[in-house]
Amino acid sequence: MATQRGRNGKRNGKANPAEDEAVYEAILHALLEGKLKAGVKLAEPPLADIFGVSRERIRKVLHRLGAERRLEMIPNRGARVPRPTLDDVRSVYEAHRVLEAGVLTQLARLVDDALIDKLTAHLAEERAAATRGDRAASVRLSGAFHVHLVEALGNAELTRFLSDLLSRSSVMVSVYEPATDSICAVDEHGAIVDALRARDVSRAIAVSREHFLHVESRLHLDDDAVPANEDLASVFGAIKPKRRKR
Amino acid sequence: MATQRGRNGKRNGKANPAEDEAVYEAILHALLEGKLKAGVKLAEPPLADIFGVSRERIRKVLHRLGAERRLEMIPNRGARVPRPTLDDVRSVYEAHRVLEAGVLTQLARLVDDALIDKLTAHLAEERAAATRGDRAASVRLSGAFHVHLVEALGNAELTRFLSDLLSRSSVMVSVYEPATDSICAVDEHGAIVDALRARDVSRAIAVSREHFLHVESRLHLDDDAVPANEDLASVFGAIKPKRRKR
DNA sequence: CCTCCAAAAAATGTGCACATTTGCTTCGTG
DNA sequence: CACGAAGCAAATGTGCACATTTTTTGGAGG
Repeated sequence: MATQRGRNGKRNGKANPAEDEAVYEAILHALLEGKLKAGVKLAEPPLADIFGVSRERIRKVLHRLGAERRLEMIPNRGARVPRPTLDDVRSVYEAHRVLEAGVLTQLARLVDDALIDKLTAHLAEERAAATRGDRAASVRLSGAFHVHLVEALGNAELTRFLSDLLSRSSVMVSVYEPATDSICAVDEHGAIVDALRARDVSRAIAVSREHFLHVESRLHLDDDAVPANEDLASVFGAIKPKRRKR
Repeated sequence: MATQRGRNGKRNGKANPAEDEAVYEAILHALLEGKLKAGVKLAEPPLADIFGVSRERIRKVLHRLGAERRLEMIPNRGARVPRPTLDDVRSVYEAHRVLEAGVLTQLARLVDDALIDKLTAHLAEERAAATRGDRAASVRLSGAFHVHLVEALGNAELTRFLSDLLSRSSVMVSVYEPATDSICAVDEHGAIVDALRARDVSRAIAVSREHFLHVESRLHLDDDAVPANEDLASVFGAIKPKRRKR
């Protein structure tokens, strides 16, 4: 009885990669949605309880997120949602801006009608979302525009880096972005496409640069929007109601 | 008695982050040096034996390297040194080329005498290494030149990305780069500095582009240079001769 | 001699029982 | 009442014992 195993209905050494992935996705999603506020502590025991999995499962996911720099891991002190400084945010936006300058430079050699058509169609989607006031869709499509640009190069390394920057900025936006007025102006995206259509690289770069500087200028610290750590269970509420305490 | 602990002299739950780091560094170093050939299987038990640490220690390091895409992890089948295709290599070089175009565009606004002086001094080092025929130093300094460029922007995200690309290409070089003739020609680096000195962005970008295309054109598959997996113990030979078998 | 299949051997994956460390509360003293 | 030290509760880190999966081995049959 010392080594009692096989608690309740669960089997032991059974490999279940899908379960890892589910927990990873759940936490990442909460992070990207901005449900997990900056500075919140993510302790292993409560998370294991909430998701109904073993603590090492949680531990592995947490360390993975730490390796991706999505969580701040401190030895012997666990995981916290990082609290980016304004400089950190500027750094991400600037990186995006610099990268896109390079992308556009290269794109000038590859641009064809098919690409222009694709981007034009995307602009229509963006405008539709803006017109109907769908903020969530606008944010998503706004990011997708830049992804389309880099994807046109067909370079996996660059696409990965940009996606990483984008997801990182989307988290930061929840702290630093003014919730009132919105995302990338569609017109500025349109101006980039116009310049590409005219095969005018330097204009495309200039427009892109102005576009980013415009977005960056709107950033500001939103102190009151940090109500600190709320209950973890409510954040992951509808995921897996295994057992609750109290 | 069922739970016997504290085997031989070793302490159990003792935290020892330095040991993790040492193993990580050792394997990463072997990878960067090209001592671990593409396709080699990295099994946990032999590595644990070689480094004299527990298997989970090795396991953690292996998974971390997998998350960084330095090793190829296959569920239930362990870790292998990735076998990059020629397209993979081209992708890394192209990403570097595109990124540097963006970096130079931005750098044009920031370039000052101090930077020019720094780069000029670096060029002198490169020339010295080339003159004295020190190939190892030449490779290292050649990479450092590009790091200096991106570091001048003072953007941590961009610096990290470039460093990542550089370390990745240095691994690939061991498979695809002609060992006979060498690295970035110093003159091409000099031409970039000249263009920067003249504040001529488009020339700097053009030179940089040519520079990379030149390097990329020299890539070719070196089939015979893949003698497959040799003994792991010899690769990590002088690290930690704990115990040997056979 | 080759192919296919079963059984054994080896390697990977996971829960668990601790050891260790951290954080917090409480109590005593100036 | 402030301050610090000791003790206690909770969280993190690690080795180990299996369960599961993959790979190798060894024959039997064509």
